[in-house]
Amino acid sequence: MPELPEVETVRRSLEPLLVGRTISKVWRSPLALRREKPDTRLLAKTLQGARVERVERAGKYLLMRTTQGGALIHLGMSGQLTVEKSHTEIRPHTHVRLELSRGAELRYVDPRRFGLFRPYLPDAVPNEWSALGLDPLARSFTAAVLREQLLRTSRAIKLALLDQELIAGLGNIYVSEALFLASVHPALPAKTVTAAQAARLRDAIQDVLEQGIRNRGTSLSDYVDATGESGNNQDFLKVYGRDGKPCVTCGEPVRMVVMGARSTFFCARCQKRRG
DNA sequence: AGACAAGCCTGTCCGC
DNA sequence: TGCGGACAGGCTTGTC
Repeated sequence: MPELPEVETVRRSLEPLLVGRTISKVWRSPLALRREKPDTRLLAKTLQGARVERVERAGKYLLMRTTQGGALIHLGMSGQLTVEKSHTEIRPHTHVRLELSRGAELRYVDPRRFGLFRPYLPDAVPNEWSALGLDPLARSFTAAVLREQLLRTSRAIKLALLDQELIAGLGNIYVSEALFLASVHPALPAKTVTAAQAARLRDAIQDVLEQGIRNRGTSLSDYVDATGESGNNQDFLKVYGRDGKPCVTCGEPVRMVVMGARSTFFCARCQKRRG
């Protein structure tokens, strides 16, 4: 379940393996990702013979910039982007292979195909990239700006925080963690958030994301970085997946409710609708 | 066997 | 009636 910390960990581990390298060969499976048919010609045009210049991240998206354009990449929920030796076994559900020099290749594997690997031409910035909301790690992500965004919607705050057009990068795991850390009830209507709650939430969001990055991501099922390594952050989660177990603060059993068809974990004693 | 997990898109419905 | 926002449903496969 790659969220911002996992995607950032992939970016950091990918960058030294890719930047400056030239892509000699491009292969794409015939299977569609996120309802998009593969465009092998465009992929070859933007990647084959190109040199990788940068790997950027915004929210949960990666942008691999090359001398001929590049690719917009999203890991969906089961996507893996790894650099491996060319002679190693090709795993099932491999959708993209980019041959690099020195017998290595970049592979994109995604069993559930919720992800995205879309080539783009130079100067054609993908729509998804520009539609993203606030960057929660930026200096400009202040309590006031966060509150301003939240006041615009009547949805429960948990659902609002998952909206990538409001804040880019939070997913189901880190949202539960941030709300717990900020002592805010997930069902609180976003438009009623107080200045004090917004201030706690701002800090909590940054704390959980930065901790996630320090621990190299949360590996609950299949998440790995570009070298195939799992993360450690699953050992530090305070509420997510701890249904029925005692709250680390007060001992009350952690509760699970379904919001927006997704499980939400919280402590009914520590997380209040008021204040 | 069937429910479930997840992110994001799309189609539909609701209220102003 | 029109509009935007909210929300349910669909996609997908491995795992329990």
